Amino acid sequence: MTDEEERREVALLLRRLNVELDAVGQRFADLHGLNRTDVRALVAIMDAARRGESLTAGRLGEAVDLRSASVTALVDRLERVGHVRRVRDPEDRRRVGLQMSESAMAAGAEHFGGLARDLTAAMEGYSADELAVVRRWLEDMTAVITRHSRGS
Amino acid sequence: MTDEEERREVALLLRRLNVELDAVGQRFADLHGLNRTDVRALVAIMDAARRGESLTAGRLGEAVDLRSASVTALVDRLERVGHVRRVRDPEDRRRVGLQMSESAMAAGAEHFGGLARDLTAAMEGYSADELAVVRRWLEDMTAVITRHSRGS
DNA sequence: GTCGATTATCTCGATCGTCGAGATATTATG
DNA sequence: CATAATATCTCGACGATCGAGATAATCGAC
Repeated sequence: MTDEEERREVALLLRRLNVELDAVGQRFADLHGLNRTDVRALVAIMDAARRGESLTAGRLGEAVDLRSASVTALVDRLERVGHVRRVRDPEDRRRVGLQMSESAMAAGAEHFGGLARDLTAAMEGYSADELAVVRRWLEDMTAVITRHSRGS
Repeated sequence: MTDEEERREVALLLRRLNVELDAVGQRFADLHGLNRTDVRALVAIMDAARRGESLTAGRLGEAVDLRSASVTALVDRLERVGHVRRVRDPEDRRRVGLQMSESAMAAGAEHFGGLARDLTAAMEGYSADELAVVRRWLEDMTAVITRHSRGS
């Protein structure tokens, strides 16, 4: 196999990985009776919580790229099944903070945290040098992809 | 940084890459007035065409996980804007083959092929050994992820 | 302080994608 | 042949998203 062919195969492997990674989110959605937007929203809220922040409705809309009307409906759905709570911000009472319920947080940690744990475990066989190569490669690929995902 | 932290960071980089890769598809959708399902369908049809096959409506439904009613609507949309053509199979006249138009094929090649080209180009600086590490890592990660995307 | 502009969220009505149930047409089977 | 199985389509319903506009709270200029 030529070097060029090898590079193309690696690119294909990356694409296949991407498909499977999306399927992980889809599976979580199926298991919990949610749609993909709801899952993306929960992940965004969970990420913010891990950073010690509490997303407002508006910031959530930016994170998942939805208009305010859709965010209201989205939060209604998540609140109805008990995954999040609306908490009016006492500093600025126009704002609505979003807090994940314990159960939703636990379910998310179980599902996505479990994946993260297995991924890092699968990397234990790699030397520091090898991981450095992988990291550099990921950064390079992400840079290229980001250029394509925004302007050309 | 400990080895464990480094592994976690690499996992986070992979997740970030995944987000950007999804955004590439979203951008193609925006540019061409399509939704994400339509893009996934076009990609599936394009992949099949590259393998010399012609997807039927049913197989397309399996590829993008839609019921037959939705596939009919999907193909209606794509046909209406001239991206695909329905071609009744003369062997089995119940079946409907899907052929991509030249313009749609060109647009897809331009967008996704351009990304693939840039990705492989960005790998030119990597030695065969380094690429082998990356490839092994991708295969390992994909195996873990696939286990999570199907049964746990 | 007061009033208009700005900001954050929500309500309402409309549109579009998806689906289940069932219809239609074609092919396989006994 | 008659019947079952297969591939797609039609129809009606539902749900996610959106634009326009309403409501409520904060900010800024005076």
